[in-house]
Amino acid sequence: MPPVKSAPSALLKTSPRPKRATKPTRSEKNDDVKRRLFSAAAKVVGRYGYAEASVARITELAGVAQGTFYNHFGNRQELLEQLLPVIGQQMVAFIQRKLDQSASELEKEQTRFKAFFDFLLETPEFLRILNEAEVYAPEGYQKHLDNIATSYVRTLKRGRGAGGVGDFTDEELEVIVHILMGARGYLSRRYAYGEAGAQPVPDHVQSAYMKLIANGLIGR
Amino acid sequence: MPPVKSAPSALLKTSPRPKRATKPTRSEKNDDVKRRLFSAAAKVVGRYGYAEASVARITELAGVAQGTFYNHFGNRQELLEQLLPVIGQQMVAFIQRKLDQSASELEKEQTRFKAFFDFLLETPEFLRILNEAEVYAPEGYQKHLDNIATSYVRTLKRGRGAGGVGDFTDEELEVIVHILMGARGYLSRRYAYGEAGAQPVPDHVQSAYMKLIANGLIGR
Amino acid sequence: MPPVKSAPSALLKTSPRPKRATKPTRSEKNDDVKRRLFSAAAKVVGRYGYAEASVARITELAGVAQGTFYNHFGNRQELLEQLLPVIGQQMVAFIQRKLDQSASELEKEQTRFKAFFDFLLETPEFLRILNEAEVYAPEGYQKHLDNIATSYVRTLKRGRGAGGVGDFTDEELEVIVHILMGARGYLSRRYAYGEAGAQPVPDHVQSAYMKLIANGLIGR
Amino acid sequence: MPPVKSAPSALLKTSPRPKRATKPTRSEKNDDVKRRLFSAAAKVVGRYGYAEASVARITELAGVAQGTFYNHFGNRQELLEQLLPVIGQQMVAFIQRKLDQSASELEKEQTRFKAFFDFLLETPEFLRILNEAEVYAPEGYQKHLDNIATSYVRTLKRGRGAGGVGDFTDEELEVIVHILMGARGYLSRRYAYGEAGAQPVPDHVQSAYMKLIANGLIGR
DNA sequence: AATGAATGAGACTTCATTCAT
DNA sequence: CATGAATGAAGTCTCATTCAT
Repeated sequence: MPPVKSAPSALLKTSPRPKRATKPTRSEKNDDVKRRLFSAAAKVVGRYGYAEASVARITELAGVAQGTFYNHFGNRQELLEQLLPVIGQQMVAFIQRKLDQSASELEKEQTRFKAFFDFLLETPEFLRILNEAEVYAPEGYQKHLDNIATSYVRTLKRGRGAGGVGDFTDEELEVIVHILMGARGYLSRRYAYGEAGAQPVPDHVQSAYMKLIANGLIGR
Repeated sequence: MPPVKSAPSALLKTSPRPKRATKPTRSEKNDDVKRRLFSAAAKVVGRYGYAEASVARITELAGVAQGTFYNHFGNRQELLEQLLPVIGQQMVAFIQRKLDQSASELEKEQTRFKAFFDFLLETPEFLRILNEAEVYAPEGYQKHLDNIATSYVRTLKRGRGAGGVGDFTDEELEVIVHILMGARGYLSRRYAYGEAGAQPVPDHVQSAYMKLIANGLIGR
Repeated sequence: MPPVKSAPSALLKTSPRPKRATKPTRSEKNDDVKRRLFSAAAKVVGRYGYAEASVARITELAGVAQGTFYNHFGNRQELLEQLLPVIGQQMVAFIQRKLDQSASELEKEQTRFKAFFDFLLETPEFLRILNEAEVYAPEGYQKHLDNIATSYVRTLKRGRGAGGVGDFTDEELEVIVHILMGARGYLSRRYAYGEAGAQPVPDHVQSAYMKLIANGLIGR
Repeated sequence: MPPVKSAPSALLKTSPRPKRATKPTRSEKNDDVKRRLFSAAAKVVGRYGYAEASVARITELAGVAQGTFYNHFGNRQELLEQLLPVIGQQMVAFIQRKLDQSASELEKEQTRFKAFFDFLLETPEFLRILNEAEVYAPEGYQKHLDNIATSYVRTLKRGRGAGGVGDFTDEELEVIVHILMGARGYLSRRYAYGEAGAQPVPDHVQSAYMKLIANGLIGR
């Protein structure tokens, strides 16, 4: 029972086979297999859902024997739990890159919202991984939620002030963040599912969201 | 494989055995078994989740043999799909009863929000049924969403105007409704789960929600 | 998960299909399957050992599907643990029947010894079941040991006195009983294993045993 | 697949690294690894039983890679088969050392019996290795039995005569030896297993044994 | 000789569904 | 209609052994 602990970062990306003359060292090959397994799992879950993500299916797509799976992950669940947190961090990084720090708070929020759906298009498997994780990978789901909420709350706190984020207590901001995350999740379920994975969401989704953010829903 | 389709309405309520001298007719007896199965399924799913809601468990709680299940439902999934729509309608009715039609739009929205969480407390199994349905009973989930969204949108449309719901197109209102439903869902997952079922949510959840509805998040 | 508890007695005997006109009732059929499974397990263990007694093999020999096994036994181990105690009781009964109560203590002990090996010939699977149970079915082994030791000790106590069982304390008699059981076990391993199961043991095995019982090994 | 046969003698003893200046020759180093594997296997089997003695566990305790195992032993079974014969010989030597050649036959037998249980205390892994070997290492078990029986029979033959071993044919003596070995085995199973390995057996075990040896069980 | 990742057969168990009674 | 034993597909995981490095 080899524990096989290693940083779960930088997984997924289908290892761009290094272009050099030397053969891959043993440890490189090893990491490569682990990456392939992770990537295969993401694809399978993205396409068929967690329930159908059997070890047999994952290893087949990764091109290794079933037993090999257990050289890299303690059990099936262990891998499934990592899926969302790891890809979720990639999403955060993706959104971060899109952000113009000199923009207004409102513009920044708009960018974040839009970038979320752009990431969905770039990483089609994310949609299903995100939406099923609560049930099939509850620990990973919680971890992901914490990851996102923490940094989102921090961001909003920094934005408080004139022309920025309104008058909310810290506790209330945490609630708001959950509302905003919930909004993204529900909207993605309603508008982003297409034939074969994700599709762009209509413009009025964004305009509605921004109106709510800027003015609320019901006037005084 | 008899399809066994019948109106899924008025199920669940554990039939208050009518006190009268005549013995129940055959069809009434049948309905009773069907109701018991439905009710048992709701309880099992509410307590253990869809994944653990085996036919064996449901029939055991209902006090009938496994085979009996298939005299009333075509298969396991068929029952599971009905769970959310049926109980969801009960939720709608519950909220409707709480509504004071003479109140302002803002007050009415507050009542709706609060009533949602009150219903969770009254019907503890709903929390889990709602939150897992997307994955385990996607058709029922969709149906429920449509049910809710349709009437919610209608309500908001009626509320449009001075001092009421703001300037949103019809399409945008549909988006808003999904945001608001998403908010309830996420907030219930984050704040309503307690030891054994649902628990009251803290006050700042409601205050944050109402601030967002009334003023938006980020000032102009 | 049906517990399926029922008296484990009267198992094994390959149900002598009842000769009568009426069809077997449902419960009779049920018991029949359980008996067939038990009997098949005994045969498989007797021939190939516990390690090779897979559920697949047992159910195949019993002529039922693998899943059927779990309608009658909670799991594989549960059945394996019952094998030795049940057949062990049959052995006790067998030996009892051979005993002439009017004989002398020494003659009775000789009869018991001989009958043990006769039972081995009649029930060839017993040899292996007995000899592997300590490792593969430790609970059943313990139960069997207790069964045998208890009644054996009782018997010897009754035999104490002039011309009968010698001067041993109760504790010492328990030790003696374990020695005698150990002797049977070891001798069966050494002398009773044949090509295909059990074979008769040579005469000098019995004569040596009886000399030891009657006179001890080493003179004063 | 190199067969790797070599004298299994003098294994186990955790090589007291000789203190000398020269570094160990290659073959000495090899032997060291082999000894470490053997010793590790004995410990693992002694503590967890043969069934849990996976190659992974053995090599881990020995501090070598799994593959290394197969440079020293053809396969897992091959090592397991050697365990009992090798340690069994150590037991014989241990008992031999305790024996006072000038004592009476009866005293010598008492010493042998006692020394067996003393060895169990000194070498705690032996208990389990001995008692499970029949099932998991049948060839080694047979070899051990032959080793012991041969020398035991020889000893008893020498002791025949006035005041010594009684009137038994050679064949019968072999039977007696199996009875005596069986007694030790059963008694060790019943009385020597303690919390963590072997424990001393009560006095009445020895007294009962000696009474049987000296006088038999049932009077004429 | 040492390494240790890869292999793949095979074991146990669950459970939705069927169907004879 | 009710019953509940039987079915059998499918899934997870273990581990002795191999072999390229």
